[in-house]
Amino acid sequence: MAEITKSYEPRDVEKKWYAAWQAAHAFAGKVVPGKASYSIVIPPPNVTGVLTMGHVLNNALQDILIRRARLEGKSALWIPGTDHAGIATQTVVERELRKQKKTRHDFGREKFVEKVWEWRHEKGGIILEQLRRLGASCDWDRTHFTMDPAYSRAVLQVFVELFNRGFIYRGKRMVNWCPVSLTALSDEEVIMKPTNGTLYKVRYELVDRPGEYIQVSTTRPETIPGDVAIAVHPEDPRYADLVGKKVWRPINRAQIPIIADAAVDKEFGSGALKITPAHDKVDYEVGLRHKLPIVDVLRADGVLNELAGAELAGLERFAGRKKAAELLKESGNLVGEESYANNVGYSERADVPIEPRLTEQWWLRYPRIEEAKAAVRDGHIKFFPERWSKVYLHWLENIQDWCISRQLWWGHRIPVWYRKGLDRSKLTEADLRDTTKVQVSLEGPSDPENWEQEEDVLDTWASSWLWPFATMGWPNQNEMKKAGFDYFYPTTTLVTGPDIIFFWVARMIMAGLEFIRPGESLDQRIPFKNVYFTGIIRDAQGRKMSKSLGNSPDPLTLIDKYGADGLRFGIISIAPQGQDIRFQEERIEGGKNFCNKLWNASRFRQMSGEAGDNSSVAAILARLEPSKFDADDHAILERLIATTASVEKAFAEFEFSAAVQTLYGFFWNDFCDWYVEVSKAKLQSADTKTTCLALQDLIIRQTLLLLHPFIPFITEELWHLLGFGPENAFIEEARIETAAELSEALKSRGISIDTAAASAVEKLKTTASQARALKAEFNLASRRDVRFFATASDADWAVLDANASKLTRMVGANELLRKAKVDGAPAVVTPLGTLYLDLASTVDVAAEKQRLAKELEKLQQHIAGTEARLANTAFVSKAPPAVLEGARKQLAELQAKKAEIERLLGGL
RNA sequence: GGACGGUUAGCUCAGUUGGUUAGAGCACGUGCUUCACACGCACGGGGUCACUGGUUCGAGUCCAGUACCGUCCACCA
Repeated sequence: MAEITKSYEPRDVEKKWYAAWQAAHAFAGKVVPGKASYSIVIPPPNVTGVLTMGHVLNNALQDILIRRARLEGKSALWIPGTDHAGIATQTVVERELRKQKKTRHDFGREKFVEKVWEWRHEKGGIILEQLRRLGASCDWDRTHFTMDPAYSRAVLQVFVELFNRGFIYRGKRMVNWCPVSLTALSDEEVIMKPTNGTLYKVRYELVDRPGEYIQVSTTRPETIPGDVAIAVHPEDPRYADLVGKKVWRPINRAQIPIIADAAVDKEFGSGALKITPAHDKVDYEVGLRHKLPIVDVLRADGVLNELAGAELAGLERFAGRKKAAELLKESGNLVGEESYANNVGYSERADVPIEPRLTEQWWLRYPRIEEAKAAVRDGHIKFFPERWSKVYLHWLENIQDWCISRQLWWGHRIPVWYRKGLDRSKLTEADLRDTTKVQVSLEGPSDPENWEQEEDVLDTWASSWLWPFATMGWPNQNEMKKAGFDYFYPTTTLVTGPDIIFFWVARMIMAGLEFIRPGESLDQRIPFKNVYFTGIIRDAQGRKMSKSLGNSPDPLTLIDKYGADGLRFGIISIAPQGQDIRFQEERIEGGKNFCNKLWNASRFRQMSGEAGDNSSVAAILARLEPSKFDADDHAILERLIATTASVEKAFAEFEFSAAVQTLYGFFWNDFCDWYVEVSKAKLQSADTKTTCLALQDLIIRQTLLLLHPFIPFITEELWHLLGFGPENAFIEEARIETAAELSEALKSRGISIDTAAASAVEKLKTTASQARALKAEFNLASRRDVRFFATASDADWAVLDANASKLTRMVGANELLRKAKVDGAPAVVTPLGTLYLDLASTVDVAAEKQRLAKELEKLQQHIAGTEARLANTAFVSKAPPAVLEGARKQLAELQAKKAEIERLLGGL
């Protein structure tokens, strides 16, 4: 077996094992009848994406779940893939073209889409490569892309089905228009941002009462040429006599009516509102109610058109705003202006204010809304943390139809064909169903020359909402069989961010319920059983990580620096369930240090003696002699079982950082700092050596299995270096013992854990600490030839004596002697009697007195508190007996200690 | 305007159903090349648990309210 090096160097180890795993197709998700399945679909990253810290957290968590499932003996499947990300990808490629001074229109639709495909073949795999660096154990043979031919067919089939089922319609409506991306957006893609603007107070002159005005406030004076009315509240006495009259529109002068509509807030500003149906959602509705004309003064790209009038036409919308304000000022119609903060909707992708715009779009009325609510409300799908279910339900309560068409070229082109020559703007609902006018189908019309296909593509989310089943061959029966659909669907757990509850999670649930296993129960149709929502990773100042702030560390740099395992361990350790995470590189460093500790403890084991048969728990147990056990052996086994149990509990509750912290404490403190240290004495004796080494093997084996999901590379390496499995098998082919199984295995070997041992070891630890502190007090910390005396009861001395060699070694002493009485030596009162430091020179009595007096004072405070509690009759009569007894016992111990210190003081 | 999170050591966070003297990591101080590890070991300093009331024998933990920070939802021009 290879020798373990002095420090852990992740780079080569990670490379080696990932290559081996891939070569063996070790992550293939296989249908194994009789075995439980565990499946996850990756939230497909944008094909344009590069790995961020968010991805690291998210995918590390999925990998942890999947690897743990394998160790638990389940057949695990993790499906990877990428999302074609319509707007994002198209934008990236257009930006490239712009460098060559070209636009997509220079190429035309077909050629441009080809260009995007070229780009995707070249660059689209980067993020998946990076996930491999992280150690993600995806079934790469099942990598999917939302624009793969089969996936695309699924997307289009769903469109056709939903159209046939009456959920999809086409209509002219107000949409959120992005003047940069030149497409409609769904409500979810609009980000409301507080924005500082100006509120302009503008007066409109009454046509039949020259010199009299009605005043309105607006933040958008450039839309005034689009005004078609002024509205007031029907019950507003100030304007009652004006309704029905006309005013002059102050820019692009024309007469417009004053109308009454309840949508107006009497309290806001002057209580009068300008109505611009083409450029505001509320105004549009008011316009519909009053049959007002629609005057659209903006081009698609946000530039004012000729309807805005000669002065404004050709100006970009913000320049137009300024110009409009100037025009109003010149004409004397600008009554005032004040700075004003309000919420403005921004395009998520392009980060510019969106324009409400009236356009023809395709809409989806969501199916299965009530079932989707029930699935979560009634616990068929469990959210972790649970509180997100409220957000989910609230959205579904107020759900609006989904605008699914996008005016892009990159995406799934909507499978609708219009008869050539048809006026699409006049299509009725009946026309859409008339196959002589419109065809909605997968194949398209049989006489394509007479038809034109819809130019729009589908919203990206209208493809990713099928991800949990379209990646498993749906709707093709043969492909589904091959993929093991019956076995792996519904998936077990979805790991994602709460920011896409609406975009993705809710929609997947509705899609699954609508399309999968019709007629079956909810549990059969839902796409996943658990949803784990991660926190958001922030920088040390608590800001979101973003490209523009440049505060996002590069995960690959971190992997180079600390190893993938170190990065994983570090990030998980600071990511408690559902809380946002403040990133600190020190924690990643801590992860690396832990790996090094694990490495060196294993190295120490290897250097300590011959390797025994490590091939199974039974083989290791066969090597140890329970009769040689001392308290430390019992205690560490008790800790091992407790740790195994608490990791089990943590997984059941999705408390990953708790699991990591438990393992850290167990391995570093209980095992390395104590057990390995006491082992050093045990290893000196042939009598205890074999058992001690076997026990170390047992503990390291179990620890590697417990840690493997978190830090897969180093555990795989050590698993082989220490011979826990055959050369040609991976650690994941082993099964992890549960706490119960481990206890059972020990029992069958005749080992029943002495639960009292743990408290004896705790006393020894405290005693050792106090002895070392006493040495430090007298500047002897580095001396190893110190002598200690002890005055102790027979029982305490028995413990000290039995552990004397360990204790002296740990404390750095050459002798521990029992004495009936010791005078004039510095002392500490330990749980195992009083220890005295034998000083060759005389003791500084004054200093020693002061030290003891200080301790006595602390003790007295504590005693006073406990006495007061016990003197309280209410406490004594009402507290449960266990608490009461605990307090009394504590008081007795404190008083004994106090008496001992007083005795020591008296002797000085 | 509504909903949800957070406030515990210098920093980042744990703290299970209320019960001994509130923990960890990092940082800090001191001492250590002790035959696994200086990516380490030992010892130590450091907290009015945001604030105000309440319930209780007992509150970091439960209840009410306040303040501040953050997130999401909502068409107020």
